[in-house]
Amino acid sequence: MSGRKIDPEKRIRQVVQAARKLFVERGYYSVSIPQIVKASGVSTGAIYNYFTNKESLALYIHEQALEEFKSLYSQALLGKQTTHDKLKTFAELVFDITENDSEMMEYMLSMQHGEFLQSSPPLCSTEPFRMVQQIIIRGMELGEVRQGNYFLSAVSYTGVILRAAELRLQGVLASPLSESSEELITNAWAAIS
Amino acid sequence: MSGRKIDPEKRIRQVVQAARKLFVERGYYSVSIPQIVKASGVSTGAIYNYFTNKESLALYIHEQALEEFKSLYSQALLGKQTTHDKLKTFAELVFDITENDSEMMEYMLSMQHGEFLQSSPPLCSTEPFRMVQQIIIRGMELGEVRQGNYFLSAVSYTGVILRAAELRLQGVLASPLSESSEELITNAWAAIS
DNA sequence: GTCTATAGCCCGATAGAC
DNA sequence: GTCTATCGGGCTATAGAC
Repeated sequence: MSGRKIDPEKRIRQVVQAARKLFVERGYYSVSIPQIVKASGVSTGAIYNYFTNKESLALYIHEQALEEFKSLYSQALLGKQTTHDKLKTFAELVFDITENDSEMMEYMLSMQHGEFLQSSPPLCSTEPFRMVQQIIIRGMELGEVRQGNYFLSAVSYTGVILRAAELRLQGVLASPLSESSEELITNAWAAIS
Repeated sequence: MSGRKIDPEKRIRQVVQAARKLFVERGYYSVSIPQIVKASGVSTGAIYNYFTNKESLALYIHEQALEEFKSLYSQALLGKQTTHDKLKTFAELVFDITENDSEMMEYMLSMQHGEFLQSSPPLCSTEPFRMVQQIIIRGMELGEVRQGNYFLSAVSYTGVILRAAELRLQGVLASPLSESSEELITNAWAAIS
């Protein structure tokens, strides 16, 4: 339909990809617009045409990453019945993203501890965490999860999984998470069952 | 001994305290030297006399925090015999610092995921983690900890504890960790025993 | 040793041609 | 819509008086 000279959506994706990579690597404040211009191949003027300023670009990236995770998790949950399997699905998704889209996982983890974007809605990052909470509440009702404070159980399960992902991204864990997946999931489940 | 006009050590402490607080609150890159000057009451010239540049100041804070944690943990470990008690001591120290010196704990957690200080020795933050690893290795030998990959067991135990501290600092966990301490320690221990 | 003042640089954001 | 050139501002680090 539109003239095929240049595709705005494609260029927005270029900017977002380049910016997210740079933000993850060096941190929000140490990344300059000129660097994003160079890395994305999109000019300053165009960037400021798409986004009102640097912060709004970061906010866009933030929301997009969150939405993508939610969508992937919802998809992966289809057909899973037991509490154990639903939580295992969470763990495996986290491990899969960590190995195959590490940039995205690093971004998810950076978002969690609020280093940048102080003006963004506080703790967006907890939305996946909320999903896990709901699963655990239901699991307690069903007697599949040990009785207790559901919040603390969610903290415990996700703590095991997310810390493994974190250490893997930092290079402390040398081998792929797929090799450790089974044992980590066993540990996380043992913490709450 | 020295003339008591001004005490350099005291002023260094002022700078370090003010800078650490600002770094934690706003992030390394968004804190300027003039802001540290204002917050600490120490002039630019004096700061650059004590530290060669902004990065070396951050490095000093980094090392000092690590040393303090190690020292506190070693102290608290005295007299603890079982693996369970040694790990519980770790957890309680983390919870105690989180509640009573939250700035310090926030700093410890920021250090962990390498947001700033890219030129610092990679993952200094893992030294407390190494101590936990050693305890777990010994615990497996003694049969107090379930057999398995000691590294993954350390990840699992500390994951539960540190994620709880993180969420508490973010305000997601509303009540003091002392109230949840027992249940969290139970969960963390269940993950590996 | 410590201060103030400022040099020199690079940033985010914009103006104006196309 | 998109570009390049540039402005005003704030930064790190230093120079030079005391």
